[in-house]
Amino acid sequence: MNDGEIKYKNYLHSKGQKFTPERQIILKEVLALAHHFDVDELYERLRRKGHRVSRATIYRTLPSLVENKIIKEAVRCQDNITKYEYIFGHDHHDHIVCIKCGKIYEFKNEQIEKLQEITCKGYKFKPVEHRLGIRGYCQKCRRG
Amino acid sequence: MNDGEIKYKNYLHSKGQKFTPERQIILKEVLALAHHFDVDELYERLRRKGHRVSRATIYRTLPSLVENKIIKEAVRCQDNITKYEYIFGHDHHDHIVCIKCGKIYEFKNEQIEKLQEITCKGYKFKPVEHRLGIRGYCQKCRRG
DNA sequence: TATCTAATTGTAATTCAGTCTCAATTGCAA
DNA sequence: TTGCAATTGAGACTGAATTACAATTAGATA
Repeated sequence: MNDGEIKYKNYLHSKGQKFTPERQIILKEVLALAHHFDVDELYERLRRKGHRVSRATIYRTLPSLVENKIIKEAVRCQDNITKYEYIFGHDHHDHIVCIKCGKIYEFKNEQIEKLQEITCKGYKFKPVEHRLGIRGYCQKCRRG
Repeated sequence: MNDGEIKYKNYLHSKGQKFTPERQIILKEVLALAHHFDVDELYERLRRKGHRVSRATIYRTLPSLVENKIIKEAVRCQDNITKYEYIFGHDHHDHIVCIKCGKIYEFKNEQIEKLQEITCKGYKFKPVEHRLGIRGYCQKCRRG
């Protein structure tokens, strides 16, 4: 078992819940995904690999992975699908999202991060996390 | 007609669209709302005032008000309803939210805004709106 | 002012992500 | 090994949001 699996198993145990094969399969795949994903993508990937985990189980498992901070809900995208994003062991980054086609750019700007810290200091506020999402039109869609 | 209505009418005109009574009614109500709202709240308010605008029309109008920067989609809330927030005539601001006591500081940092614009330019992306929320502990709560 | 036409509207049907029910199954503690 | 609460899959259900379509209308033009 890798770090993520141990973390999740302990988390489930602490809540009197079980580390089932289905949950392990889902977690494994989520940890293998480098980027954003939604329930359907995850379902199809598992299916292609021969794992028969139902959509219902995926829908039930992802929120608990969110609570365990292994993934988080990503920015709202164009269609109203909930997208998730791997965070366990990954660096923080912000998002630029196209309203029209749903394309997502990830970026990180150290100056912005720094300015946020300075702002927080001004309020004597201790930041834990932040989320910055810019929405608009990508190069292709701004023409349409 | 007030500023908002003129702005919207011009916007519609520029796209070859019409400033219909329904759109005017919706806009008027939106401008009268000081805070967050969703489609159903808006529909009920209009209904109580005797306006018979269909939900479909509201669903069709709000996105164009978003594009015209009169409102914006608010943060995703718990239930998956799309919430909107009045912005026209209000200054844009970002949020610092205390995880513990819920206190909200509003702030705006021109340098951060500028850096976002530069970042978008780098991606040839046309920003429509952005959302920055910092979560953590306020001065009082960080001690606790 | 009357005419014309593309845009718009309301209704109702449809879509579809997400949730829920329930019977069957299973992890795991004792 | 047993007992049972937690879990699963299948499929029914929910409800926000979208769409088709026929009727209506805003607004440009003459």
